[in-house]
Amino acid sequence: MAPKSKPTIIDVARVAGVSVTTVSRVLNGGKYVSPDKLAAVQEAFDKLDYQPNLHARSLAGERAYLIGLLFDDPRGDYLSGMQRGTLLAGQKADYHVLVELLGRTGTLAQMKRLISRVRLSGVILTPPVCDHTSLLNTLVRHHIPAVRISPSSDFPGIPSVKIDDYAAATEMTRHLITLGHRKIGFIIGDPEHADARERQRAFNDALAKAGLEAKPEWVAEGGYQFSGGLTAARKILSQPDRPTAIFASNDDMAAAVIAVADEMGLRVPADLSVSGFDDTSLASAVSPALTTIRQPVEQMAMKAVEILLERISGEKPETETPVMMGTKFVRRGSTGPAPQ
Amino acid sequence: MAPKSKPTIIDVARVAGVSVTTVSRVLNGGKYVSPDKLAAVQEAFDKLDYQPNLHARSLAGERAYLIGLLFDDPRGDYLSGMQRGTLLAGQKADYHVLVELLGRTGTLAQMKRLISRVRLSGVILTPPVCDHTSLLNTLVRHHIPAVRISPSSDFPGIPSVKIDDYAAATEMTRHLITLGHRKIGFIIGDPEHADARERQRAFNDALAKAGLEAKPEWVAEGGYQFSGGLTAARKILSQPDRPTAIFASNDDMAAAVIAVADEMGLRVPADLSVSGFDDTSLASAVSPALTTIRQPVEQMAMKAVEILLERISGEKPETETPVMMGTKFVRRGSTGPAPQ
DNA sequence: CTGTTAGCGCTTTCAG
DNA sequence: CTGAAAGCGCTAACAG
Repeated sequence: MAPKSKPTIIDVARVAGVSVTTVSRVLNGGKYVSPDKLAAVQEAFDKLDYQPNLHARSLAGERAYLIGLLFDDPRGDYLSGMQRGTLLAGQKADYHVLVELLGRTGTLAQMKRLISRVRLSGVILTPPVCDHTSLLNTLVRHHIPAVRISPSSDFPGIPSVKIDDYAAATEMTRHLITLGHRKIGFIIGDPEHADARERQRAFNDALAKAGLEAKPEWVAEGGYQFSGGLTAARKILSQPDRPTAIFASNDDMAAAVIAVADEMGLRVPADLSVSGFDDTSLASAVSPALTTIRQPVEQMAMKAVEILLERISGEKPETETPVMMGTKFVRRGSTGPAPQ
Repeated sequence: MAPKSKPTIIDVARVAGVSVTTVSRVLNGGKYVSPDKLAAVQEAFDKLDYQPNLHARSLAGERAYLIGLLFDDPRGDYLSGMQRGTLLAGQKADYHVLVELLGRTGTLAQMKRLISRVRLSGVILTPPVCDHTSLLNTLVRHHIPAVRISPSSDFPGIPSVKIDDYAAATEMTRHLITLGHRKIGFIIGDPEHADARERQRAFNDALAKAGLEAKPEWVAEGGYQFSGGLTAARKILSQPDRPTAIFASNDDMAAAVIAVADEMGLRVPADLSVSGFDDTSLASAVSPALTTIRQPVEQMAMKAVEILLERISGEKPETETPVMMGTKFVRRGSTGPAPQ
């Protein structure tokens, strides 16, 4: 039961009765290898329980079988969902995942260090680092394949995966209107992010289309945070003429709206309907549970990895247009008919 | 601005006017190197913006400057807190972190594969994989340093970091008793986990010490999940003689208690006090916010990495007893005086 | 299709 | 204290 020293490609070659080159070929797709040798090699793999050494491969070749997952701060369901997706998809393709925290400052230097220390096959960029322009440029300059998830800006040459924020927010706004609400408030996320702006634009457009007014007093900014949502909700709900529904740009802020309603003695949804966005675990943990938009975060990340692997292997023409993933409207208890 | 090919140790040696061996020595601690050469090498490092290649180091040496973070499922604040801690501490020591998902089945095989593919300097084990005995044995057999976070079982030879669940749960129970509650319910987490059992033991002991009865009808199991908490809360609160306070073993289940109270028309904390454990972000997002126990998850992970690095470098005598981290009682709105 | 042979960039004996 | 040289395990030309 001693950890007999790991078999190397040489052992496999010997056992299979072929050269290391052939073994290497099998390892890398089995092209240009005769069926019988291929079988012999695979048999040797099994027999020896062989696993190629990642570092040796990286050092010798140009690929590293390592994908980098870059975060600014992997907090919250949204980001950990991305990680799960990346891990799952990476695992399926036999890639390992290196997670790296890129601080708010010195990001570029950190990236450069990372690049020269580790040979990454490619990287997945989560928000907000996916919008760090000089970082993106560095990646391009070093020919490191990358895919961006939910980017705010355009960046030619690097594919991305996102959802249709406009359509989703339109659907939510319509839902509220359909319930009879005429006075609807809105809490913006972080206006730095394109998604936040898109959601608001959809909100405004849907209101206009229904002939409703979007009162500025009913709109506030919450920065996508619970605490910001608290402030925003208080501001909106302390108006003499307050809305009967509030659409918060994410679940955290929607939860904050509920908290404020609670402290003001407003019943949700009887007196005030509240809706969120994302469908994080918080959405169903709050009472009442939030009507929200489910974002397929995990699948987005999986898709991103898929695209990344295509880029790495050099297949497929470059997809310049972002891949759009579908969202799902989720109706729960926090929204109801407008009060009389 | 072209990505000039990265400088290697040879370049550094040439620029510094020394041999690669000397450069390597500097890289590895600078022992047995004269001050002037050391300075020259360091100057060359800066000048060339040199970064040692991880794969080459791993291949040549036995260390990999890579620590493995093993998860069963990195969901939730608790686990992502561990990741943040690991990343932060790893970063500080110039280590990179490879995150690996070890499925519920085939765990051991996955671990073995990982070990033979990647040369990990050491691994951090999060619950529940930290209790996978054969996995631990494999690690030991391969001489891979490891540290366990919040393990349930004992395992000689592998250090661990945990909190004092008993003390924390005692404090919470006393808090409830001090508020005047005499009828207190309890929701157990996953009895497979030692922490869940410890929290319950503390609860029972504290009750007994105060001369209070722990009615079996007031105790239920929630598996540490929101959904389980829902069921448990309904069971407890549907008793004809129901408790005036419920201590849930974690925040998710406590949130579920609030949800159930809500649907039954019970006001929290006026009619029912609710307390949780962990102080995840959920604790402050529900209304009312949860009185809970703050677990220093991030710090625990940082401590774990610290210990791991000591093990890797072979310093320090082996610490067999688990390192205990302090918790903090956090009073919020979900608990209040017992109703008359 | 197949094998030979250089390295990839670093650590590590082993002699000075 | 210092350096020369032998690999670590694998890939990638380059010849057959």
